[in-house]
Amino acid sequence: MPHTPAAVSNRRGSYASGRARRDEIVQAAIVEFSEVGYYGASLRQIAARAGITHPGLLHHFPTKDALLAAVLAHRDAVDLEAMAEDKAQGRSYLEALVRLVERNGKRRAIVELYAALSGEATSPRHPAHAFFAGHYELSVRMAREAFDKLRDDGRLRQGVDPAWAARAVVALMDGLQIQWLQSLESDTGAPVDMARDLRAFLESLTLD
Amino acid sequence: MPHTPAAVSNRRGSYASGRARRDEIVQAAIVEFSEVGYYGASLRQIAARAGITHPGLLHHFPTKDALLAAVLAHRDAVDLEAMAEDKAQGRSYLEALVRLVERNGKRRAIVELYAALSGEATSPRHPAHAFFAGHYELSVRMAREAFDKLRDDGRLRQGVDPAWAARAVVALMDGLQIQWLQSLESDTGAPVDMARDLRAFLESLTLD
DNA sequence: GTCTATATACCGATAGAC
DNA sequence: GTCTATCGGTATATAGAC
Repeated sequence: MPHTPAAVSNRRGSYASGRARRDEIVQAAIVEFSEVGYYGASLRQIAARAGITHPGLLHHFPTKDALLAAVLAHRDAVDLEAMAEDKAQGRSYLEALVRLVERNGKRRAIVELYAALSGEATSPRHPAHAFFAGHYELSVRMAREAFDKLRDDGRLRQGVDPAWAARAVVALMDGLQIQWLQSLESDTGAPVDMARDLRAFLESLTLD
Repeated sequence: MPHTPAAVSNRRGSYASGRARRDEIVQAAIVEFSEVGYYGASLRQIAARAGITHPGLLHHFPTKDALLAAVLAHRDAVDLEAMAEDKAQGRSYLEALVRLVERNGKRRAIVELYAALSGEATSPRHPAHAFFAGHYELSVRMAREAFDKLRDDGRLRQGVDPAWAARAVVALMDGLQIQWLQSLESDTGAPVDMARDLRAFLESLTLD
């Protein structure tokens, strides 16, 4: 049996397998991008977090752009899988949204990643611009369909426009993330409870 | 009468006065920071936008940090002046907020500046972190006082918590800015109307 | 798969002439 | 007040040894 890459040793004790090493790098990149954004991050710092040198990193991801794309794809996969699980268990899209926000309340780096990148990426020249354009388009459309269904079921409060509610719920989630992150740094009172505030908004729109 | 700096000529035709030149640099910095954030911006690029070299810029603002501070102070001054004007004319804080959002709908660079910097600045090491911490603290407190007054006047819908409404209105403004900026790049339908969506939220909370 | 060494470019900031 | 020239540092990316 020929030796595999995973069996080769180096000063870290042993090589991680290709897949595991890529995951380590992606995790390190999430932390770094979340703290200083895409432009502020350096491949050397990310590589150091992952325990390798920056040419070592570039063996797995040929450019900084490619690494960012891998980070975003990874996050999409994780969240979409969880949402699909919720859907399989019969939960509505809006219920799944609240659960997503609850989970995010325990994963600061992920929230910081989205806050830092979504702000940077409003500029069309940012390498994540297309990703976030698609992300918002999808999020608002899914929320819109959920509110349409609520209205058809007669459970939407009178006078509430589903299209408005969809934009508002997505906007509220984004804005609450920023306030939550700020509240973690501040020493004034309890941190913002994103899921509770989101739930309060949804309840203010529905009849039950 | 001794000559003033404003009277000296250079290849641009004439020197701007100290004050005017500082304003030109601040305007250039707003554009650059808004497009690539603080970390992504370079003093050379900002200086080029303002029509000078980067050591010329550093004569007016000794460090990149100092330039950022000047940009934020300038924005604060402009917005607070407009809010004070509204207050002097008898408008409520929430009405002034809607008018602020209406004005922002015609000043894309300003909105992009806040979106890019507020995302970056959630990290405590960012040079604008303290500014945004204070900004959010103040915004939420002012909104809270406005909703408290509405409740005392019996004009707040039953069951609406003023503290929640304050966090939500600030969050909604932030989130709508990101969606508005994204909608300007997209070719699908009309752009998001931030002021209209904000007004709809406020109306959903009040009785009149 | 990871390393050292290096190429090339840009960064923020300073020195000193005009 | 603005310039040219430059310093020391870091960036992304590549070459080539192991």
